[in-house]
Amino acid sequence: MFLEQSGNRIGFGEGFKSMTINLKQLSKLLKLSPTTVSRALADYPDVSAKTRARVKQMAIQQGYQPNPVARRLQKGKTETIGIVITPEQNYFSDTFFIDLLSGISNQITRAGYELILGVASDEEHEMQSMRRMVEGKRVDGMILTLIREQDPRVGYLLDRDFPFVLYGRTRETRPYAFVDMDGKQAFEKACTYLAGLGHRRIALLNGEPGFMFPVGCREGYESGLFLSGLKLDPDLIREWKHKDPSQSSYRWTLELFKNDNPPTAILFQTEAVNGIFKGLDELNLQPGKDVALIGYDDLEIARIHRPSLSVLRPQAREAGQRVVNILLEVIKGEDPGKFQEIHQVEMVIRETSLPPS
Amino acid sequence: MFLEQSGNRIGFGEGFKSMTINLKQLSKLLKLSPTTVSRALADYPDVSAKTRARVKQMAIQQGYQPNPVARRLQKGKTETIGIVITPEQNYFSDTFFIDLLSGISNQITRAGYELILGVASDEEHEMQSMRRMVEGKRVDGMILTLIREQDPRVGYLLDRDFPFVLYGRTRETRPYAFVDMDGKQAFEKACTYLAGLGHRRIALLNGEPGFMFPVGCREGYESGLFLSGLKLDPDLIREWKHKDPSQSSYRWTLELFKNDNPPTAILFQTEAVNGIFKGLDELNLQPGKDVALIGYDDLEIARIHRPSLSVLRPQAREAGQRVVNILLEVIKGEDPGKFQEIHQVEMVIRETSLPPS
DNA sequence: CACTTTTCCCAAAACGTTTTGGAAAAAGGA
DNA sequence: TCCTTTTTCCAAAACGTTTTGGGAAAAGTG
Repeated sequence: MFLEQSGNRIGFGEGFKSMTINLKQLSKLLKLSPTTVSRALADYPDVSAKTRARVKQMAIQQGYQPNPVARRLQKGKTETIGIVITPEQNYFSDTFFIDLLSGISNQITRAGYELILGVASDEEHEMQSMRRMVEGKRVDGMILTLIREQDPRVGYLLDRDFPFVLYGRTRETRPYAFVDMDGKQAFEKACTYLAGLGHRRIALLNGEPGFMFPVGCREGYESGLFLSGLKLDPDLIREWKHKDPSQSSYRWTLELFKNDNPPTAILFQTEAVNGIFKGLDELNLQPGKDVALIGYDDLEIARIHRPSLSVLRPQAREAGQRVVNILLEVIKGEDPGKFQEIHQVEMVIRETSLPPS
Repeated sequence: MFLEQSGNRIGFGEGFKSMTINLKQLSKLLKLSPTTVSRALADYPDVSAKTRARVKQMAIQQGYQPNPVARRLQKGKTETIGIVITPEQNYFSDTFFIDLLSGISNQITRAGYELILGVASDEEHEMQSMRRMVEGKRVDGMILTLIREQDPRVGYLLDRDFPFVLYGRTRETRPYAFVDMDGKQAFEKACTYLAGLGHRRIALLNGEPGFMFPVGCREGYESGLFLSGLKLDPDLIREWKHKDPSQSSYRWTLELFKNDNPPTAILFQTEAVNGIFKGLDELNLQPGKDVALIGYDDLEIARIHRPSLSVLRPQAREAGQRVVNILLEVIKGEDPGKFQEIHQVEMVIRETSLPPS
């Protein structure tokens, strides 16, 4: 057994750490300075092609990987991006979110970055978890989801000039980067489609007020009605709650049909579908037959249910990738105001979007 | 405008970095050495109570937080824990997982650690993502979920003596740390309960073979039958697939009732409930009335559905916290074999567990 | 008072990289 | 040949902590 100059053991049976090689050891093996080895691996032009090749080969052979912690210290970057989620808002019943996360993770890994995750139990801890990441110098940038109309997180980050990208939008006059789905266009499309089929009484079972996404849904809904020459009836609009989508949407569904002149179609976020199905069942109404349905988000239940649910399908994975690419640009110093993307949403017609009976 | 010795700008309007103070600057402010300040903050006994207080006060006042990257380099620890999830196995339709994650995140934050997340599209990328974390020295320990009977990840980590904890179990003779739910006891309890109500034909719609959890479920089921004096009928056992729980469980439900002597009760994982409901509906059987149902996992649908679903309820949040606490011990060097926990699962009787009609 | 012990503090080294600022050697130009 | 330019390499500094190994002053002891 022998000791390496750096103190790292190279022997056998010494546990995990002994299997690792560092820059100094590698450079000694190559009879080069650490500087040259480092620069060779980073493809600097001031190292000859021959030695660069030699270095790279040896690095692979020895399984050398630069210690990310050391490089982060030197570079003054954490190479890490943060995201905070909150279970209360039942993020995860929605496959959209895992798709989004999948796109995010993918792109982050490709850039050699890390994704650190905070799980907050409520709005206050959400902020707290974010502050820990930002003020504790644990991340280079933040990704925000489930954005509120007035979102304190956005102000916080803008105030200290910290890089971030929203998945969604908020009410804020200062420029910031975001990737958003065109909920307005989507709901407008769905609404005019239903009106085109002959529906005259189209209801909207919208998401929780206070969040930004339902705002666009409603705009699209209203615009769709207008384009189709239909009049807006406030009685046909209801809003369910994040913390209990099924129960609240169930109650509002019953409510909608207490109307003298009940709807023949409902637009909604697919998250709320269980409550709607339950409500319709109780009213002895057949989904798709007696009431046309179009949901936003193509969850599994939409495909499995009979009749299968017509949906608006956002491309969450692609959006996640864009969010990361944009965030990396903003971290590099690009002007966030340049990055404001609104993605189109496709409509998938299945069995619940028939003409009125 | 002036430059600080360390090169850090202290001026105004200099962007984010200027708001931060480091150890050297803090020590200068206090007219102490960085050593003393560091030790004061870490509560070393060799700094007087008076100066310790003074240091701490100033640290708070200046909003000083040690740079985690620098401390990690010095300590030789990443203070980071890794987890890899795969969307294909529809992790997220299950609120159990977000509960688990919530417990994990909580405890990790409390320890001052970070949780880094990998999202892998399949089994191969799952391994790849883990190797990147381990071999790239990006984490001090790994958390593994959705464990297979033969799980290459476990062998990989054991081989290189890398700290990890399983949420679940696997077939492996070498000692390792795990936290598992007592699926066996849970299904035994549910089975004997149903038998006690008078059910004689109890079916098991089990999870995907190859994974470890269904093994325990089946053992509990068989043991429950035995304890109740019932005979095992292989025709009453079916297994659905992770990648498509609803569709496969739908098909197997229909299959079960092709039997000459069909079941009067079904045990299953709640994940599969949509398929079962759909199957029963097609067969004109009322859930709870014509067929008793008990699911494993208390998902939202279980509570919202009418009749509400009786379930076995694992305490995922608590389990997540235990997983982290154990992992921290293992990282400290404790023997993993000492930490093998099996948690009890409670049964929640609702409306779908009536006697046979 | 002289000696030992305890208390309190600090300079220097270390963690493993990347970057800075040359310097020696080789090549090119007159 | 002598001077300039290019090529190729490297020593030292830096990133911001914590730990090591004292050392000076204060307090105790006889």
